[in-house]
Amino acid sequence: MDLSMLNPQQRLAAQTLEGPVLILAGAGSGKTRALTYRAANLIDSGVAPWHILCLTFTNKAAREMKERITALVGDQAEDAWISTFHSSCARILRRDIEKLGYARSFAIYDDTDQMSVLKELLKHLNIDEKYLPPREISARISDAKNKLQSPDEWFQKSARDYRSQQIHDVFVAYEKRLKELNALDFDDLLVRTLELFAQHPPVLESYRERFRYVMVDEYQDTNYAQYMLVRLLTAESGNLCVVGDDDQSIYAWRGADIRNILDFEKDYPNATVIKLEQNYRSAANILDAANQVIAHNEGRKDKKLWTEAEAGEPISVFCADNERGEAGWLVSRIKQYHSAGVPYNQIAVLYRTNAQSRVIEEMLVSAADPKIPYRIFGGLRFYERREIRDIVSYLRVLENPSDDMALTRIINVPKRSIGDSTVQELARHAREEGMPLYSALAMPPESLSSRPRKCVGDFLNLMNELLVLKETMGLTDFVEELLRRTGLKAQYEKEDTDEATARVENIMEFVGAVHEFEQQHPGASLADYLENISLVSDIDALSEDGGYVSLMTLHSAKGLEFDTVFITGMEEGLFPSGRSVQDEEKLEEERRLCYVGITRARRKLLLSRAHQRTLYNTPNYNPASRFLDELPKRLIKDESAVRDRAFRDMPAPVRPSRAPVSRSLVRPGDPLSIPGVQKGFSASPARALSGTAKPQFRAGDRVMHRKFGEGTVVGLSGEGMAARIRIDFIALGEKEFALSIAPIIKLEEES
DNA sequence: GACCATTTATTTTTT
DNA sequence: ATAAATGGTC
Repeated sequence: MDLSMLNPQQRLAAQTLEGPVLILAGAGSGKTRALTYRAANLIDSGVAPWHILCLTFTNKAAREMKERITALVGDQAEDAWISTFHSSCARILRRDIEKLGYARSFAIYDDTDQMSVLKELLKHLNIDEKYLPPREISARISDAKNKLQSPDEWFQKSARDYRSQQIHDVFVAYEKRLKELNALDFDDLLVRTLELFAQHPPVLESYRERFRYVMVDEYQDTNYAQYMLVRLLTAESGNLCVVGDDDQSIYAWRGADIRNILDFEKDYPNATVIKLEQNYRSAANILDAANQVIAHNEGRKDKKLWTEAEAGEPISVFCADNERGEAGWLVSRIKQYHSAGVPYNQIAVLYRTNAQSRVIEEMLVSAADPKIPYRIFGGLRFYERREIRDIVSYLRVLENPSDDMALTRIINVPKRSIGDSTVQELARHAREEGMPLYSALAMPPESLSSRPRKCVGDFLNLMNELLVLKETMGLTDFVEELLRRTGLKAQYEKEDTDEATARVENIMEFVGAVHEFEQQHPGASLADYLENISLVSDIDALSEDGGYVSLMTLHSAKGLEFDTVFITGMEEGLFPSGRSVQDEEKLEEERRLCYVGITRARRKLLLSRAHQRTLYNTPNYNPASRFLDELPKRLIKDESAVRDRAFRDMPAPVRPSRAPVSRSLVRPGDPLSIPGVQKGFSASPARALSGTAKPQFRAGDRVMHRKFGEGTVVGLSGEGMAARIRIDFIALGEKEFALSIAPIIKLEEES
């Protein structure tokens, strides 16, 4: 194996094949390279590929690793298992889950499904949703499962009060119900696999024999169940190689236990520890900034990232008036970088919460000359859309007839006169007879009157026809036939609204996705496809060659890198989130998240915030994020207007035109407002400012020009009569005017 | 049983 | 502000 492409530490990692190995890999230190070479080296040294198991958190990481190993050793890499924890477990369970009393066609429930199950149970248990929100219960259940606790064990460790007792009862009912539905939630994939191993030692033994070499990526994000899984599998061979970075642990809220990586050397006393500390990704300024920020955390593993790279550009910091101004600035800078030669796919916009993407998207959409192609990852996921969930529910019922949740969803979609009362009656009957709802369709209760009985019969016939077709047709053809026979598509086609058109488009996109899946996985079954859509997220579809700007949360950005990275919403209460500021541990996790964000950037990093941000329809005035203060000033270029400095130690100026209490930004009677200039907007004239010398335009402001139309202020220069303003017009691009004569008015939307 | 109007909850991050 | 859920009416 030619390891000359590796630095000494990476080479050591690739050459240490036996025993436990801990690779502490700082951001951008080439850990994927080290891992792939190690896998290739294993194969090269005579280890059969099918003895190798690589576990990752995202499909993208798995795919990338598979591709890179294939590039080194060729197609034999196909025989290694390189996949996510969840997919690997699903694969193991598809084989042997019958030993646990489930059918192999089990469904995988996402949290929407989970929530419906919980709501249903609460209703039956007569518990008020306001007293015990399903959200909270699901969080508790997930916590318990991540720690491999049974409902009883969970209760023993809880407050053991009445409320916990009720949660316990729901938990028990939930487990029972899921089994009836022949469904597993995400956490179950791990839990049941471990259960299978615990109850059926020969199964565990066979996997131990098979996976003689196990590697785990992003080890800092493993929870207790994942830790146990890995531990069980490697207990005999001892060949476990984990890679991680305690500074990038950002999933504690989801059960990840940072101790897994911190205590690795205690768990595996003879472990070889290798540190990758040279960063190959970022310019020195960026790395410097990242190091400074993360240095504020305590209890870290000792490590110091260094680089041979040049200092590079300063880190830009910008403070806008509000989130629209922030997005406007963002858009103008994206245009600027793009025209300077940075391809769109090398630009990422990161934010703390998905909700922040909306305004950014609006501004990107309104940008013209050139238009900016973009893609939003996460957020409203494609498969969450109603019309898509409907199709998927049909498919799920056809695959797993026990799936009452899916069946209830589609039994009357499109409308076929099977109303709520009929469904309730069927469900009650099914419950009494202890059978799935689907069986109740064929054996309806005596009490059901003739008309609904007929409708149910028709529906059952339809489903039975589809069941036959499913076995005989190709996947894509089958889905198209299903859409035809059920009338799912026709339902929207006959409706002439924008919404319906969008739904039809989504349905067609879905068919396209099925087709693509079928191409990539010839001979794939419906079950394979359903598993794919349950376990694959849209971030997995991020491609290197797509010509678009990527918008995503900081969490989704983990493991990715871009030339130019924007981190928006650098405000206290947002990032770090308001829920973390009380708690030192949570705060440190936010800081690690910030570290992750900063280290995504190769060449240029830009941070922005807004004085005023409207979140959930309430205006907020957040001070600058403490993480901004933690950056060394020498690395920073503040691009804000002088009075808008991004740091909180410089107080925000008093704004006569802004009334923090007022919901409308410009009140009636405000000296600056001219009522009725344009419907839906308040306007203030450019000049005619009474006495006060306060300039009223700031970069990011939206303005209307008498001749050129709407635009965004991108810059101001000069003072007094010599003041000039630079505006990026939606229709015409950038133009500059003397402020004193420009026929422009400021636009402010009224809420 | 279907449809419309009103009310209500949602707001961190996700495999 | 928005979308989903609920409730009342035809």
